[in-house]
Amino acid sequence: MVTRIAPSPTGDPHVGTGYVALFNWAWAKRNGGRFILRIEDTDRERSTPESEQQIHDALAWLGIPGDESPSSGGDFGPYRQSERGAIYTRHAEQLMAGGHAYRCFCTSERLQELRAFQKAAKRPTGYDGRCREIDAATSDARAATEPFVVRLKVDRAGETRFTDLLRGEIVIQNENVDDQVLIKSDGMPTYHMANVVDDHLMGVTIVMRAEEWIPSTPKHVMLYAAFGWECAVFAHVPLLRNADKSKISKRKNPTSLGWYREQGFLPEAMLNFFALQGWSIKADDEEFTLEEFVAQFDPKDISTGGPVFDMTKLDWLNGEKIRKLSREELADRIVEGGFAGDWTRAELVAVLPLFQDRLKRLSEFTALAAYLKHRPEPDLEGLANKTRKADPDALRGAVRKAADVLVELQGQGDEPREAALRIVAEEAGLKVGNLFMALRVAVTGTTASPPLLPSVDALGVEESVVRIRDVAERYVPAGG
RNA sequence: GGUCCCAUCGUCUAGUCAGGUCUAGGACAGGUGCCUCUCACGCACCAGACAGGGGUUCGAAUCCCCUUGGGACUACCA
Repeated sequence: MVTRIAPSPTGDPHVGTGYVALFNWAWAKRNGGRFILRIEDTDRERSTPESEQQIHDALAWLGIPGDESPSSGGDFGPYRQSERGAIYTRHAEQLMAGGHAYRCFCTSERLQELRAFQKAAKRPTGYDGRCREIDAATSDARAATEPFVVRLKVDRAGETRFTDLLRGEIVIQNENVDDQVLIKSDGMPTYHMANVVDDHLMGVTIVMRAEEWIPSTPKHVMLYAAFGWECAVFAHVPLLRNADKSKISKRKNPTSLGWYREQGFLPEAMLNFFALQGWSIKADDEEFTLEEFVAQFDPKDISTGGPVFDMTKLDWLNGEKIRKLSREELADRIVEGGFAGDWTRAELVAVLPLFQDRLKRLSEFTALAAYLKHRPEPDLEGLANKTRKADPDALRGAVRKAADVLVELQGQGDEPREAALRIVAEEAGLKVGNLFMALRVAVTGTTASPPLLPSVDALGVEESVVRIRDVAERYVPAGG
């Protein structure tokens, strides 16, 4: 079993690439096969080395790198299409010799006009075959002086059929298949040509790619046939969608894998989420590991409807994955991901129990824990709203008393201290919640925070008491 | 316009291939409650879908047809 992912290095690594790569990687692993990363950089205008590097990095980050790739090598290289020019040229010549392809000398201006005319006449667009019948001698002679492309000579009669692993047989009438350009005028192959040649030469047995390729698959099938090669198996996976069901796009969704990494999504959450787009595990728990996925995955079980990329669910999964980590592991992820700010690993390990249940993204940590590093401006208005029913003077007094209690009972456990604080509240005629709320706002700055006493301990009693006494002075009841 | 693909809760999906066990199951999000010093976590409960219409059949979410809706492709980009 040989699978592959073949992205073109033209911009940020795309979530769709990660999605399709996962399925290919998993299927190869499950079958003890090879997973190839091939760089389709035949578009010289748009391809960049930076983008290629980012693709490598993204797959490595996800934990699904190519077994064979430009960087790791392999027996079927080069794995960068721009370095395989001679191979494509040779194969194009073979096609021409066999009458399956021909040189086309039409200018792009003529092609443009042709398309415009066809559109205006509400006719299907496509090459009109003008250069089809140029004889070999003339073609060779013109090729010496004129720019040309090489086109596939599609047999207009008949139909082409192929089996899609997820949908069954797909039939397309050949009259609807265009004489696709195989070799561009710069000598580079188009996707269709390079793809088929490379997949065959690299021994790819299953082509698992996005659904958008279904319409051009007949061309690929024809190419396999023209070369006399056995056709790979095709499995077209659904396209990830925006909320409006259109193909996922930068404008309507973050599509860069790098963005998710920078947001503090864990690779295992991304993978788990990708797996859930079109595939489902035979279990009630939708949270699972890569290993569990590989053990059960089969491309024919992928559903055909286009899944809407729903970040809400990704957030939930990420929280689940974060909670599964040990404190030490979480600290490592935060540090390695660049989310630590001015926190050291040791400090992180110490305070993480306060935040682990509250994180959905690693990037949230520094903001959530900021009160431990810097004295926050207390949310006095929020506090006033939460303590509307409390007597202001009693509350102020109780807060001061609480500060004293915390000093006195310094070093003791949560239970005795909480008991003591409850007594303070009761003696002041206050609801326990009101006192704690005031202390919470004082210590953490906000009305929603990790538990009070552990926060006091993480902060230090001395600083906590300063903050508490400050709020006691500044407390103003709602409406006052 | 043409070709092709798709269609179950708001979202991801199970069930469809081998029609009955489906008064359609799970998850996320939402609502309510419990837990509780707040938030979060956790737990419990509630609400929520077979796009429509014809067939076939004793019986259809499942098979067939039509309609409708959505999507992709229609480049010397992939």
